[in-house]
Amino acid sequence: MATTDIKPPRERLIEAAVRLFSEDGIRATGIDRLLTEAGVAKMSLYKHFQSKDDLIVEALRRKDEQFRETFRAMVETRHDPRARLLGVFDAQERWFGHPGFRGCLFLNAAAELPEGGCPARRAIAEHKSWVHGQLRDLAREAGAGDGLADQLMLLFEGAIMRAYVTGDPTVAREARKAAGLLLDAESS
Amino acid sequence: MATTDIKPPRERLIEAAVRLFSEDGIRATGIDRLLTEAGVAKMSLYKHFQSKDDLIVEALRRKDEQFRETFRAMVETRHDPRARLLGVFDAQERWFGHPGFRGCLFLNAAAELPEGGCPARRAIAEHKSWVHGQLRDLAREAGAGDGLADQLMLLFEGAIMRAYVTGDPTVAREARKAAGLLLDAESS
DNA sequence: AATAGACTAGACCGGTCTGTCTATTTCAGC
DNA sequence: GCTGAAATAGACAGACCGGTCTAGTCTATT
Repeated sequence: MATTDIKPPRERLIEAAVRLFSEDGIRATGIDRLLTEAGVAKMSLYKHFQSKDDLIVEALRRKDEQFRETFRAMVETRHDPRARLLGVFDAQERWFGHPGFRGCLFLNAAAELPEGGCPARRAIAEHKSWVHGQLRDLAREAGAGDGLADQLMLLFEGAIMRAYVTGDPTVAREARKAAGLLLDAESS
Repeated sequence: MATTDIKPPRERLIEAAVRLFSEDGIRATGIDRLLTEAGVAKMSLYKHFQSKDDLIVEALRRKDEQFRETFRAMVETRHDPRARLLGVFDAQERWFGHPGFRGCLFLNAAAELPEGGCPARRAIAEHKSWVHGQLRDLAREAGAGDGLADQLMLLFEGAIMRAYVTGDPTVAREARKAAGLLLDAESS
């Protein structure tokens, strides 16, 4: 808001893409809708991005950055290893409770994008791989092996899909409980 | 193959829908492709179904029936309560290992269909509710409470998404291990 | 043989999709 | 103020979407 309170077109496009892809889905969001919401001309889109697929990849990357920030913020507010680990599921419950919650953008993208080694799939894999790596670090801090991280990842993804399909945010609490039990079983 | 080796158009449509929706996704499968694969005229489709959405619902129901059959078959081949419970994840590993595995049709459908109380969403919810009910029964047989069923459901759904995104069928083995630990924790 | 109904083949409709094109406007730096 | 790059508005193309309609074939029953 210093000199310009309006962001450049490329930025507006990415932000609109993240929002609309999350709210309505990727395939369901047409180019025209995207342009209207971003307040950008069509030619500007195709100047900054090769294609819609290119914008999809960029939107996934942006969402990934945002996710990593909030994840790190959650970890930093806790210091006990166990609390850090279980805090993941506390954060999930808050996430699931948000009014606009429609599941995980990356898992949804995996479901609606075509098969094959397209860049979008790589972005999805990279995001999930990062999450998995974080859980591995948290598990090690808590004195557990990498097997626990795999199991936590299952609970993490499972909670997302359960919350989305049932609309019940409290599934995260059951995931948290299970995570605690699995941690106890590992470290005993 | 008794009198007629060719099935009626409605049946061919449903079978083609189940196959194509599973292989390529629902939105990605156009009407024309569906008709070609089923070997059915367009008018026949709209005689037997009100719309594509109607066919989607019917395809989900059919897939649900098939799933229930294979699930029941898995349960019946095992008699020890613990083996029955863990057998779910053995079945998953076989499922994930199939060449054409592309995740769960119902979870994928939830991701790519629009929000709102459309019949397709009800079919998805009913399917997942049935699975959850089965896990509850198996958990009770094994002497555990309903909380375990919730946790097993998380592992079940999580394994599907992990197997789909990573392409690694062995995630089911980790899910099985976690299920065993959670069962032990409950019944102790 | 006549008839009724199920099915097929394919043209056709309006709408929407991604992506291209031209022409105009805005605006910062000299 | 002038210039040139960047962004705008919006028409347009070509493909595909779901869905409708007409015309004709095939089969089974009467």
